[in-house]
Order: sequence, then C-alpha cells, then structure tokens
Amino acid sequence: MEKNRAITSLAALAHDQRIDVFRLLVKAGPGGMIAGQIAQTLAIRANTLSNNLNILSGAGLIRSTREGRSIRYFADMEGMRVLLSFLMEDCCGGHPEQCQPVLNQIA
Amino acid sequence: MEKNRAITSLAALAHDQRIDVFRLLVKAGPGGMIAGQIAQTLAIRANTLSNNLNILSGAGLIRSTREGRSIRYFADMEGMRVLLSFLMEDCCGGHPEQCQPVLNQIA
DNA sequence: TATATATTTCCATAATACATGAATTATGGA
DNA sequence: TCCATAATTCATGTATTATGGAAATATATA
Repeated sequence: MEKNRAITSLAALAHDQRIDVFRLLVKAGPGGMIAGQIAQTLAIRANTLSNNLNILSGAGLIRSTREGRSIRYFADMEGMRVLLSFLMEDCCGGHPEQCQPVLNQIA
Repeated sequence: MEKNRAITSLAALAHDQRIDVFRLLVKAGPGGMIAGQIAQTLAIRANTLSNNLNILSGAGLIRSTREGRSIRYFADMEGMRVLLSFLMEDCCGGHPEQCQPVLNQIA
C-alpha cells in the first residue's frame, strides 16, 4: 500500500460523522445499509452524508451498489486489512511478541 | 474507548511525517529510538518532529522515557490495540467470517 | 409525461491544521 | 560556573477542510 493512500484512509476515519458511519457499517455486516437508513440512524443531513460516504469510498473503506432509487453501502473489510497491514509492517519481523497482543483480543 | 480519543488517534496517524514516525517506531520494536535518531533517519527538523511526537503521544500511539539529554520513543502497541478494537467493535458479533480476514495476514 | 423519492453536486463561509523561524528549557561535560 | 547538546514551546502566515443551503441528477411510480 502506498503511504498517501493510507493517509487518505486514516483522515477519512478521523472525523466525527464518518467514524460513526464506518462503525455502523461494520456492525451491519455483509447486509450493509442504504444511505437513507444511515442518515436516519445517525441523524445526518443527506448532502453531508453523501459527501462523507464519498470520502469513505475514495479511501477504500466502504463500497456501494445501487438498488433501485437507493444505494446500499458496505464496510470494505479488505480495505481495512490493507490499511492495518501497512501500519504494522515489519512489526513482527524481529519481535513478534510485541505485535501479537495487538491482533488478539480485538474480536 | 471514547470516540473522540479514536478520532484524535486517527488524525495523528493521518499525516505524512507522523505516519512515518509511527511505522519507524513499530519497526524499531521494544528498543525504540531516541528523538534525534528519528529526526536524522526521516530528515525532519527538530521542532517539527517534537511537535509531531507530542501529537502522537497525546493520541496514545507512542510513549517515551528520558535518557540523559535524549528522549527515547516507543510505539505503544496497547494504544493501537484499543483503537482497532473500537473500529471493529461488534463486527464479529453476528458475522465472524467478515471480520477474521482483517486480522489474519497482518503479520 | 408529470411527480415523488433518493442521492449527489455546487458554492460560499467559517473553522482548523500546518510548517517554519526564533526563543526557551533541560541535561551533561569541561 | 560556563558551554554544548537535545528537545520543546511560541507566534504567525498559509493552506486545507467542514458545513449547509440550493440546485441538479437518477430512478421509480402514476
């Protein structure tokens, strides 16, 4: 992963509404949620949400598919995995005992 | 973890120099690095680095101890773990098959 | 075609973060 | 004590980012 992409992803998550949206989609799981549901659940205006969904998409953290008039959004777990890999790169190279506790206990 | 703390941590990492510093300290492992070494390795001015180290510390992503005139910095793996837990919260609740691939393949 | 719903785009203003030079604090050695 | 080294703090001009109103686009239904 290139560094600029990682920074884009981290900046996307470092935002009051977007972190809520991402975590909501993580919880929603494979079923995802349509934009309107997200806006209603989090009490966000449609245009602000649209902008923030676009930023999360550009950051590779969520995906979407159109369903009639609605658009359904999903957390992109692969994007998240790539981001974490970049941040933890070479951590476990010489010192696996320092890195492993980070990964355990997350579930 | 409270949301504002997570946002602070993510914003700390979403920065060209700070992400370099963090990853350098992750690679350095338990031995850490003194500030001067970091500045030299990454070619960062002392005052800029100091400011960015302070931001990373405040975000709970690195720690430090003084060693004579120098200060040694370490990646804070526990802080990282807490951040990831917050982001992935409840992911594995109903759909462990979506969350697990994120955690594997990182090492 | 006309209307309603869902979402996005455009734009202006306000707020925030950034890098740098200069000065300051802290520690160790002569 | 005096000086050198290591790191931090402060002030400031610049640039980036966020927000919300209004308008526009896309799709479905009557």
